[in-house]
Amino acid sequence: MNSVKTLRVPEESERCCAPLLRAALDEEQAADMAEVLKALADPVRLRLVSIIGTAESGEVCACDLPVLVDRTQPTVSHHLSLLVKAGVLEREQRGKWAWFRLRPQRLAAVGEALVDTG
Amino acid sequence: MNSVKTLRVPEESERCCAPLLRAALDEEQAADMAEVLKALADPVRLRLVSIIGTAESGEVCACDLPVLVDRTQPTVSHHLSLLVKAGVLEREQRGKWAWFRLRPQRLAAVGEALVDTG
DNA sequence: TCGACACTTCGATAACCGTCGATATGTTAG
DNA sequence: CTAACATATCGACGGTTATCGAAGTGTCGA
Repeated sequence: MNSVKTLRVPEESERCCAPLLRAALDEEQAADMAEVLKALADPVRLRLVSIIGTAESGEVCACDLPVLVDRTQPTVSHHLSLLVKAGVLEREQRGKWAWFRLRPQRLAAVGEALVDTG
Repeated sequence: MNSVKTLRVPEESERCCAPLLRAALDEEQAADMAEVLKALADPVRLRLVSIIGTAESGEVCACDLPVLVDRTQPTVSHHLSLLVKAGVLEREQRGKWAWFRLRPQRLAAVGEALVDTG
């Protein structure tokens, strides 16, 4: 029988964060998790995530954000790109505007890694 | 009737983190949450939390930690004091040794703030 | 009282980060 | 093509942080 092994490729959301309280994290696991937490550990970025994640339509135009978080456009752009790089947001270019939406898997993954007590 | 209003004092674990995805965080909520996340967003501190939080006995002597995370004793002491200050660990002095244990409410609070999607 | 030990605090250093103004890139309308 | 606009990138500045060795503090046993 030609059984083909179905390789389960872990999704990004699964790869990012081993549970904190099941076994002592090794250096690599700790570094991976710290990377995502660092992306979230800033008040402006938290507000951006919160604004985008609670938007009625599920997405927000970058053009609206500087006034909402009271920072200049380059600063907001910088924070958004960090959040995209960390997998927390995704970016879509539409015409001259950039739209951002939440990638909820990432938040869920890191949240559960913190809560999961075996 | 002399009705006395029972004031519900929020516990520390409740105060720390408003849910990210129920309504847009204001500046103060974002700052509070960022403070706890900053305390966790470092690989050495994550390993310390993980080591202490998974210890059989529920507590770990500071004396054992420098070798476990491969940092000098002053550096470990610094990280531990940040974690205590953030409410993630608690410290108890016993004789000349300092013992640390997890305060699980804090991790739970921040984890749930990330996961809670209303 | 003294010495050994556990830990904290201090001071210094190098790296990193948030922020901004200026500039570059890219898109659309005319 | 050009002007206008949205966004990204650059370069700089000031503040923060992780790290270490050295020195200080507190505790215990002899």
